[in-house]
Amino acid sequence: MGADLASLSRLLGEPARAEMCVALVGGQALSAGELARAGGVAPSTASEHLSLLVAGGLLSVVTQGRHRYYRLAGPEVGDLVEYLASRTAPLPARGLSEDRRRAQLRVARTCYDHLAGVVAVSLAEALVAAAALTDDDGALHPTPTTETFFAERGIDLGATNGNKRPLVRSCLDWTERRPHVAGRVGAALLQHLLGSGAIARRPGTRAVQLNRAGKSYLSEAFGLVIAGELPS
Amino acid sequence: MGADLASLSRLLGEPARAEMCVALVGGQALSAGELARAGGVAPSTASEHLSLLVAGGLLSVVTQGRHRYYRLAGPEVGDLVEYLASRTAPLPARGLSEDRRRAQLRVARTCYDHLAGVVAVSLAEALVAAAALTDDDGALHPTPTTETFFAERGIDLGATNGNKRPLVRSCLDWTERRPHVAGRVGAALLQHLLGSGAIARRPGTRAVQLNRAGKSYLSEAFGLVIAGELPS
DNA sequence: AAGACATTTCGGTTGGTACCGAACCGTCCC
DNA sequence: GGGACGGTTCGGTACCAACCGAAATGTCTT
Repeated sequence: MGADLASLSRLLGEPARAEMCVALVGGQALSAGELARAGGVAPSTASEHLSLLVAGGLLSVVTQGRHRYYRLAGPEVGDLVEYLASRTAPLPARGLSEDRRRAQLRVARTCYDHLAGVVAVSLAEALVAAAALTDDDGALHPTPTTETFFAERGIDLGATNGNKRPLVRSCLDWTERRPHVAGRVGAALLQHLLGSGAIARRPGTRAVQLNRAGKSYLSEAFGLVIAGELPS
Repeated sequence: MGADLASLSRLLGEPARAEMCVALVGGQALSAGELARAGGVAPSTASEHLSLLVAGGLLSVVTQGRHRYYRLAGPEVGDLVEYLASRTAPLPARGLSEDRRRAQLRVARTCYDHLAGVVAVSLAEALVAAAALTDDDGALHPTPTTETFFAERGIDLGATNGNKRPLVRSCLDWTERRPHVAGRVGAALLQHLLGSGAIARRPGTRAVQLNRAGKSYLSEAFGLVIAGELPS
């Protein structure tokens, strides 16, 4: 990655570059043009920023036809950006549609490869209540029964990735200021919820949509009741 | 803290400022002049950097006579700097005394309020072996017996701080690439080892000195045997 | 009261870099 | 093949911020 602390931070110390990375933290790849818009900058300028980010090891590129798709170079980069973002006050919203977009993000969104937002935080609490996790003053940890708990519900924790990642990682939710679940469990949960149709990605954003079937699934599988209406 | 992700990173994206923060990560306060030398920059320039860091919420100042002592604004800042540093290759050493300084740091040093280095990593492993912690693929977690384990050895985990901090936090050691213990347990351990004279701060650095009494204490209390001679 | 010392403030120079538009290179589509 | 489109490269401008030395401020010592 970056040669030293300063060069790494310098990369994220430029508003346009930071915005681009934040836009990518959802996990999908975005084209250079989309990222230029995300950074609020001309395509030519964006191109320079992007090559810096690639050279710095934060992003990777794949060329596809006349498009070039950029994505975060790995899960650690997503962690890094989320971590930095978590120590930061969200910017004030301007405008109505912007406001609704924010509301959707606040409720449920992807955070690289796992779920974040109100739903994710509540889910983490439900898992603690069900003794599938423990909460130690804001840090989530696995229990001896964690793996069987998910196996009973047809969720394979090994399937997601190599075994080098921790089973449970606690990720501070920057909207809720409470933890949600990352690590292998977090990734497996997101995969499973997407696969079973409980939630669906909203195209073009990190926000995800929790439908009625998803609500009842969460309730019966994890004892999680989501109160109130959800923004569509 | 910083208004947004970019301004926060920008603060650490300047080599002189980054060096100053790294110098402070040991936890002690340093004077403006010392920090100027640490950053390799004229006092006047350092002063500007320091006021930026204070304005950004990373550092705090206390005036004492004709000196002004700067320190990290809080434990989270130390975490932040360590976290960034952990994703970074250490710079190559130049010169002999520099080399010895590095060796000392590699063996045992403070990392804000807990212990890091070879000794800390080995200690973490010993604690896992003693079932006082568990290691989940590189992430350390507490066990049901954690608190009694330390209580039996006269180490009070509540004494260190408010209860908002997690009991155990896993901190990736940037020299060893393996985890050591942070969080309340990490802080209590460092306090206890310093208080009992098992280790002593080396003045002017983050490195700490493990003496003979300390070795035997670690051996009998935690079953940790440190092999070989230690750099003095 | 005067001198030494630590630090900050001020003025001025400089280099880096973020930025854009225009030109250039590919790919896709008619 | 020719046009439209996405992306990068190039040239040039402008601004910011890092830097230093000198002067100013304040504290401690004698």
